[in-house]
Amino acid sequence: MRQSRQATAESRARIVEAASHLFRKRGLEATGVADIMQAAGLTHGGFYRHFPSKDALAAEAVAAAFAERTRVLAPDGDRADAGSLKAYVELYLSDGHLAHPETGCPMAALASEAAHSPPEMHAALAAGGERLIDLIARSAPDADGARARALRLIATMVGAVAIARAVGTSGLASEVLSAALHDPEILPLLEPASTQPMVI
Amino acid sequence: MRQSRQATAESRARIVEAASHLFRKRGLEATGVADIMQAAGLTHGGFYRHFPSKDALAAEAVAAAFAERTRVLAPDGDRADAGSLKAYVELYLSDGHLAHPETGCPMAALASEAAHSPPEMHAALAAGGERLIDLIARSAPDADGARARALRLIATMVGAVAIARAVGTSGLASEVLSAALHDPEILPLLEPASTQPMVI
DNA sequence: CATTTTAGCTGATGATAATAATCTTATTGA
DNA sequence: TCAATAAGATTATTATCATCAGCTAAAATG
Repeated sequence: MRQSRQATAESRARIVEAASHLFRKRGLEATGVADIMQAAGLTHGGFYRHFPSKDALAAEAVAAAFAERTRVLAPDGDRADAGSLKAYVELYLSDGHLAHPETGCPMAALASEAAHSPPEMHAALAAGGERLIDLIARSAPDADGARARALRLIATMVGAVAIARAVGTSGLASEVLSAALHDPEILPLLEPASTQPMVI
Repeated sequence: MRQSRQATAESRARIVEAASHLFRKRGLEATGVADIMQAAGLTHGGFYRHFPSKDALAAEAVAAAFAERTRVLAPDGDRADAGSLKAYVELYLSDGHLAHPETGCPMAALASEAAHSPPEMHAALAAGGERLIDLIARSAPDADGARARALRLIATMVGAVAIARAVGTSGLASEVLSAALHDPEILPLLEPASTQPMVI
């Protein structure tokens, strides 16, 4: 039966949120339209009233995931401050992040699988990544090379988390997170904000 | 019809090699048993004479991929020398590696998808990663922290390549490779071997 | 050489998937 | 109020896939 405009919008938002969690948790191919619809409290048949295809939803779900996470990194504006960046990095390189991909970084959860996705997915990841880089780079007091440092920070963190998840619960998983935390460009970010101005 | 012992071994090796290339090129789930058998010049039915399951083959294919690559990093022994490490890093962070995952690093190609694979795949990736870390760490003159530096090198390179492939052919792809090449722990590895002793 | 074994082929089997068609009924817009 | 619309359910449709079963003929074994 038909729903009101508001109820329809709420359904759509529920689908995007369910997809955003399930894709990160189980992967893009392993998650079916029916899984997502069930998680959203609907049946699979109604899906195509909201989205033209699974791929279109996937791109939107990734965009939503990035939006959710940049809200944490820069709660009120267009740059991260020292404290929020420190918290972001510590959370990123934590066991909690390893264990909960469904609310974690979409790049770490989907990067290698998304290499085989259609252009809309590449665009969503590029846009989300760009926004992240920009937020981090703008938080650095010295603009010189700040963007390259932000790119390295993200590459190292994404790689560390992806590797840690890929090797399962071996000692290697925590070791790679710990090694990343001791990176000479990351370590200074973790000092108390009052002691040291931000370097990245 | 039945084949000789040698022909059977050759078939098996062809299957592993085809799988090793196809999994890295198209992903684990996107590659079917029939695709692999066809690439090996066989039909899909004979697959289970060689392997108990697709997952078992996948683990073996990943192990073979690591073996092939460590042969390049340390052609004759159990450690990389300065020259081979430099070549390895430059090749790793190159457009050629981006464009040819089928012969590239299995960790970069498969990490995030392998997070949802069975334990045998985790074990194969852990063993291959461990061997890589060891080879790189042993090449450092100062053992102190060499292992952690090797872990960071791998995390940064894996992350950079995975991100670059995930965002497609945007400017971001080459930018993240270039940023990784300028990492303060990576840059020294790329100087001429005679000028500077190895630092990682 | 006779017998057993088995590699690989052809062709099920059963599961799961994405997408589409149809139907019902409530909401919209006039 | 009434006709047009569309959200969501149910039920196809069409593919694809991993795995298995049976067949054939060649190799292994004795």
